[in-house]
Amino acid sequence: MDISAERRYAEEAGVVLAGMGMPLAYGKLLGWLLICTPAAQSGTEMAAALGLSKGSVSAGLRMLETGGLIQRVAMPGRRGSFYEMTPDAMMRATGSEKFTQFRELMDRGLDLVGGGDAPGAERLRTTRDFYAFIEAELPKLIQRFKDQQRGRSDG
Amino acid sequence: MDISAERRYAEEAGVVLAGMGMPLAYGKLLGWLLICTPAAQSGTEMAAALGLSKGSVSAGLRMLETGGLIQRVAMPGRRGSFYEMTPDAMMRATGSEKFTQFRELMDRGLDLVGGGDAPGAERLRTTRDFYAFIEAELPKLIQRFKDQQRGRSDG
DNA sequence: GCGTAAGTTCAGAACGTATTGAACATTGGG
DNA sequence: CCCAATGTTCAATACGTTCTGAACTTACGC
Repeated sequence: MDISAERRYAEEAGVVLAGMGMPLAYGKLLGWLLICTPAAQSGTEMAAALGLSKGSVSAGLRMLETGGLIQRVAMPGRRGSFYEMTPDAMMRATGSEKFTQFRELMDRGLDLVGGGDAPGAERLRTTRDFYAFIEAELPKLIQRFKDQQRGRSDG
Repeated sequence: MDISAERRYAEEAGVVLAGMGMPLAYGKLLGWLLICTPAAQSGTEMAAALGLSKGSVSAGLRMLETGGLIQRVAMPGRRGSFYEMTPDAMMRATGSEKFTQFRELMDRGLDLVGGGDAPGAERLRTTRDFYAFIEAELPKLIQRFKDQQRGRSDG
């Protein structure tokens, strides 16, 4: 085949990730690191595998590393830096900060209209309460998942 | 003052919403509908209040209505259409579809590498399990919030 | 420590998308 | 019914962002 199934998967992942606000090229990198063998690859390898410029790859890897989605990994005796997905990469992409941001926006709105008892403040109050609820519960949910995972691998 | 606090709030909300992928103008509309008095407004009123073109307002209101974030409301004896926020507007913006989309992407990846037991499939399996977990639990969480809300307003 | 492979930076090209504004359609009170 | 107010459509434009490619810097195996 001309284009490997792995490459096609990475491209597809790129589209999905791009739909969530990530630049297409960076999404491709992440998609590639989800399924590539070996799991750790250098920038040059990824540029070749995905047909991306060195510039894109450099910027993308830095961004993904900063965001904690990928990590450098030692490859003694080989030139350059190698990267692999962090185990909890995609768990960071829950967007929980968004909920906080929303809740804060609602709080500011309530300030503006004069508190939750002001006329017409139900809109803001309900919404604020909802986001505050999610903001508090989502971390617990994630913790529950982690606990149950640990339970499995322990057995 | 030159620009009302309400208008400034709407602009601010626009920026926040724009950060989540919504066009700025549409975010402003939604922000305005969060704090305006009266709660229901016509497109013309909003265009004037926010300094937006009729074109933007028309497109924005249609999009927000389609997405279920705002709804038309009857205003007998007055020209044009009036809109207000839906009570559960912002609860729809949890982005739960994203989790499904992710989970599906992981499933396709697992297909590709030959199932969860294939070498190097831990990346995909853990991630898939996580998103499947959230996908299942988030609706329950939202339901819990609704129940507890109903409990309050009943009392 | 040399030479080359690897990675970084950055200016500009290419691209897409939001927004406007003007022409057009619709609607409902008088 | 009429016409002014309201809303819609769409072409043009302005805008920001991504991506590339070439020049440059860094680093490491030999």
